[in-house]
Formats: sequence, C-alpha cells, structure tokens
Amino acid sequence: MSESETQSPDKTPGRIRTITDLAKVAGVSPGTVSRALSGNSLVNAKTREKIELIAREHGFRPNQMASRLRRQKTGVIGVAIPLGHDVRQQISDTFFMTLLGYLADELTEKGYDLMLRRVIPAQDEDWLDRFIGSGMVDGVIVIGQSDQFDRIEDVADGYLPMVVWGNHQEGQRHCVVGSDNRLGGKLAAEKLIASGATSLAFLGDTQPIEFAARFAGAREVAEKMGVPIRALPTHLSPDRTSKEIADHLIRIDANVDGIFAATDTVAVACLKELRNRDVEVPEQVKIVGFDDLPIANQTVPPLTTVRQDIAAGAKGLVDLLLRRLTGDDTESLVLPPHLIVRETT
Amino acid sequence: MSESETQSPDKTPGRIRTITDLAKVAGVSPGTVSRALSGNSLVNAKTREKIELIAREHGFRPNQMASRLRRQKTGVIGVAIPLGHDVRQQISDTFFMTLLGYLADELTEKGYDLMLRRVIPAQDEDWLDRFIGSGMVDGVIVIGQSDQFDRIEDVADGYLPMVVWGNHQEGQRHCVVGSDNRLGGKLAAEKLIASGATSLAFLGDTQPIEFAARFAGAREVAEKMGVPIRALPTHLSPDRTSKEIADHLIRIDANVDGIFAATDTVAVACLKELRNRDVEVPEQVKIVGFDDLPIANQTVPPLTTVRQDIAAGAKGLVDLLLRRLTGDDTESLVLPPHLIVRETT
DNA sequence: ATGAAAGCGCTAACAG
DNA sequence: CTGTTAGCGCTTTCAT
Repeated sequence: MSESETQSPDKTPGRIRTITDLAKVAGVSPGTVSRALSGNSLVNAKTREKIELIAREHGFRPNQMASRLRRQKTGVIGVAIPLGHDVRQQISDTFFMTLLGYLADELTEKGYDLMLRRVIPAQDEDWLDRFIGSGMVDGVIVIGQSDQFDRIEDVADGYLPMVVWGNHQEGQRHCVVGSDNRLGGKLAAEKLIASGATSLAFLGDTQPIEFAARFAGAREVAEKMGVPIRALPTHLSPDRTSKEIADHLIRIDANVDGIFAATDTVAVACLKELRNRDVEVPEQVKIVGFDDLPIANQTVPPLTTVRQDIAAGAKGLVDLLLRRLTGDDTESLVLPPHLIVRETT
Repeated sequence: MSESETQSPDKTPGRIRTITDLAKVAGVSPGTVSRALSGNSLVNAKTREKIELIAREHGFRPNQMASRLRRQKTGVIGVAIPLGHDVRQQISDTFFMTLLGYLADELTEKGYDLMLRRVIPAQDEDWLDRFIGSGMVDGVIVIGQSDQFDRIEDVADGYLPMVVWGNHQEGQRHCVVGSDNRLGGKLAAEKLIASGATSLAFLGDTQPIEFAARFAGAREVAEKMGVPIRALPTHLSPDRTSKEIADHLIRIDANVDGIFAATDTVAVACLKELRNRDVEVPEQVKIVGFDDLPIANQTVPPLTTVRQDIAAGAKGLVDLLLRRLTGDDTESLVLPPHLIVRETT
C-alpha cells in the first residue's frame, strides 16, 4: 500500500527546494507542508510523519528569507560595536569581545540569531538608522556608547527595541545596561587610599563616558579624603599604552603612589612598566584595575581590580531587549561592580 | 504648481514604509522608485532626485528581507564557532575573538554582513547543515574545526561557499585557512632545545587537531635531536588551567626544563605557577607559547612565542570565500607562523 | 525613461 | 484536518 508512494517513475526528482516541491512529492498542499514543518497546527500524525520523512531524506530546509518576510519578523538581533575613539582597540577589546560571547550564548538560547556589525561612526553618520531600518533585525544591542551618546539618544525615542551597553546618565532616554562606573571608581580610590596611597593617578582615556565616570567617582573620594588625584591620558591599545605609560612614569616618579587604571589591560601594561623601573608593587606603588579580565589573576603580583559581571550584563541586555520587543518600555539596569582584592594593593 | 504636490489633505501621511508608499508620494511607480534607490538603471535625474529627497526626509529604508528574497542572495556571511571540547573556553578565547574582529572588518569592507552563530555540536548534530540551509547566508566561515573535522568534510563536497579556519590535513576536502601548526611546533621545540633545554613538555589539550599538530611538530624535532618530550594534558580555560598546571609541575619538578605551551594563555598561566614556585624563567625552565597575543609582550619576562598572523588569516578566509561564492573551487591556504623571541628562552 | 505585471518562497486566514 | 487564496515588499522583465 505504501510501497509505491514515493516511487515516482522519474528517478531524477530534481532537488526539492521549496515547500511546494515537497508538497507535490508528498501529495498534499503547500499549506499542509508548512504547518507540518512548523509543528504548529493540528496536522494528521501520518501526514506529518510522511512530510517530515521526505524533508529529512532530501535535506530540505524552508527558506528563511521568505518565511521571515511573510511573518514580518526576522528572528535576528543586531549587535553593533561602534568604534569611536581608538578604532583598532575596541573591537579586539577583551571586555567587549567577552561580552559578545555571552550575548551570543544568551541570544542563541532564546532562539535568536546575532548579526554583528562593526561601525565607524566617523565614516558613517547614519550607522544606527541604517542598522535599525535595514529590515534585517528585530532589535538592536549596541555595545558601548563610545562617543555616540547623542546619536543613540536621538534614535531612542522612535525605536523601542534597542538596548545599549554603557554608562547610565541621569535622565537619559535610551535604555542602558552597564556597571555603575562611578561607584567602581569610588571603590578603587577608597581601596587605594585605605592601603596607604597618598597621591593618586587615573591612567586611561577620560573621553569615553564610562571612563570619565570611573575617574569622577575616584576623584570624588579623593577630594573628600584630601588626597590629590590627576588624570594621566593614555590610549587603550596595548601597543601604544606601554610607551605612553612609560612617559608618564618618568614624569611623575616618586610622587604618585596609587594608580587607578581605566581597564585591566592598562593596569597590566602599567605593572610591567613599573617592574621595568624596579618599582615595587604594592610597596612603593599600589594599583587597581577595572573589569577583572582573566589576566587580572595571572599577573605578578595578581591584580586588585573592580569586577564587572559580564555574564549578568549580557543576560540583562537580552532580557530587556526581549521585553522591549513585546512593547514594554523598560528601565535601565545598573549593575553594581565589586572590588576584587588581590595583591597590588 | 508644485506647491500642493505633497500637501495632501490629511496632514498625517502615515509613515512611509514601503517602496509603494514612496511611489505614491512621488507620483511614480514602485518600479521606478526601486531603480532610483538602487542607483541602477537609467532613471531621469530629476525623478531620482525627487525620490531620494523624499526617501531622506522620511527616513525610508527599503526592506532588505523582501529585496533579498527577490534577488535570491542575502549579502550575509555566516560565521560559526563550534564549541567542541571546552565549551566556555573557545568563545571567549582571545585568539578566536580577535580573528572574529578582523573578520568583521574584512566582511564589512566587502559589503557583507556577518551572522554569528555559536554552536555546541554535542547538543546539535545538525548545526552545519542548519546554518547552510537556513537561506539566511550566502556562505559560511567556520572558526575552528574543534572536534568536527569529519562533519565538515561531509558537508564540503556538496557546499562550495564554505571556508574553515583550522589545521590543514593532507588530502582533506574542505577549504581551510590556518597556520602551519606542525611547523610552529617545530620552531618552538627547536628554539627550546637551542636554548639549552634537555627535556621537553607540551602543555595543553592534544585532542583538538590544531594542538595535536603543534605537538607532533615539536615531537618530530625532539626525537630527531634525541630530546625526550611528553604531553601534559590541560584544559584551556584560564581558571581550570592554573590548577592543572600546578599539579603537573609538582609531579615533573626538576625534570622538565623546556615547556611548549599550546597557547599563550596556557603559557601565561604556566609562567605564573613557575613564579609561585620560585622557578626561574628562563634560567631553570624555558617556555615558548603560541599565538602571540597582546599579553605575550606584557608578561615578566616577556614571552617567547610562535606568532600567528591573525589579520592575514582573516583576509585569507574572506578572500577565498568570496572567490568560492563565484563558483571557484579554491585551494586551502596555509600561513607560515613566525617565532618571536623574547625572554622566556 | 517609466509603468504594469509577475513572481521570490513562505504563511495565515478562510472555507470546507 | 486540509486545500485555496491572497499577499509580505521588493525587483525585474516586457512593453511602451
């Protein structure tokens, strides 16, 4: 009875690419195939089995482009990394990349695909609108505000499904997930001072808003405690950092005995330069980093640092975005950083 | 005459979302709008200008989903990272992530978008076919063969536009771009021995084919030189590595005086454990890493390592893929690694 | 140089 | 439970 069903006379079935091809072979209508394959409506068990069998045998996959056009949703979340300041730095930045990894995990788990776009705002004014309006994504996650705070604000009012990793500013309109950088800065400065530092320096770029907030937090504490603090500008890519740090160290010398590095990467470079100069850490100079990257635990001595919970950040970004996808106008999420005391203080 | 053109009685024009909406406003047919916006055919300059103006004013973006369905190409390249062994390790692996960053650069430059998919083959047998058959990508780049060599081979014959980062095996069918790991292993062992090491150890997981090749290269040299070598299995995620290395070091003690680490990450952890034990590097034990990540230059002492040219790798992957997209059945590309001598040998 | 018309492959009412 | 029908928004002949 079922012997001859699929034994059509022509032994060259011509690859079965569309749901309609499959429908013909199965002897049903395209609609039924669609239903069967999406496991959705009530389809006769036998019919479904037959369809699934044929699909498997022929390695058939429904065309997502068509499906998504029809359903008016893409199942794709766009992730944009704006490269504002230090172009090469950010994309290879360990912190962002780790965040990206976790984001990929979270999104996959929720059944979304991730479209990654690296953008250079200076070369492409229109990056955010282009991404949003492309019709290729249901929502957008922006990793890092970079120097694009204002542009993001502009877009936020008209486009709900967007969440940004970055710093939270009083009264801002876009939904952001990020660490409390100011608090992190405070923790760092407090620890430095508690460990006996009497003159502080912030090592890093103070342009990006996150770093500015870290510095501001540290300064607030320092001023309250009557401890001087200065900012020592530095690029963040390891290759350039080292030399710049070296230059700073020459100039400041015995003066500064507490360094707050904008990121662990900077802290590591700093640690190395200090060692080159035979400055003892933490005896002569104390250091606190930021991020708690894996390397922080591998330096000698191991780095005291302010930990950002990357996994929680990724989870927050995705959760909020999914809620916004349903029309919810969510609040921002500010995560508390934690001081991880190791041996550089 | 043109005063009242767009002054339709209803002041609520209802956002103009489709090419047809725009066509109505511009008083032309959808076809013309399509042509004008794609800058393609000969369209009257005035008509084009008018259409472009309206598009800009209303922030109109053509729906890519529809466009791509119609044109039967997506403009998207899929990038899959199979997480074979050490699930958490690989996605956050600095090397792969840096490669991903460069890939994003290259693809963007060539006008492609990048769809990232993190894949756990153990949980999803079908990952590669699903990605390829999804209709969402024009081609696929796989970052790392992991333990999926065979599955990739299976697919390779029937699917041209795929390029893989990984190790090259004599006679394999899939197109691969990667460093000559065996040669890298040789370079490492040669350097270790030339620096006076008399008993070698390979630190790392020898399961993944890339690492197996590194070990094989080192062993070939060691055997030729009559120097003993052993493999010391280790996971690759920094947190687990440290303890495992510590265990190894306790057992091997003064015996081994030359360590070839499977990656820089492992080397860094190893360096730290040695320092904890007051073993002097390179006096008592010499170390060579692999990758030349930025940290390699930040350790104390700076790490001698085998450099992989990540940027060249990314460029190679994209170039080959684009050629395959045109139907070219390209050869694999094996890149020569370079020994970077610093101070751990 | 432009309009009309026919789909790309799939889904979702709406009838049976 | 299944077939029929009407598009999703865009591109591309084919005429004009």
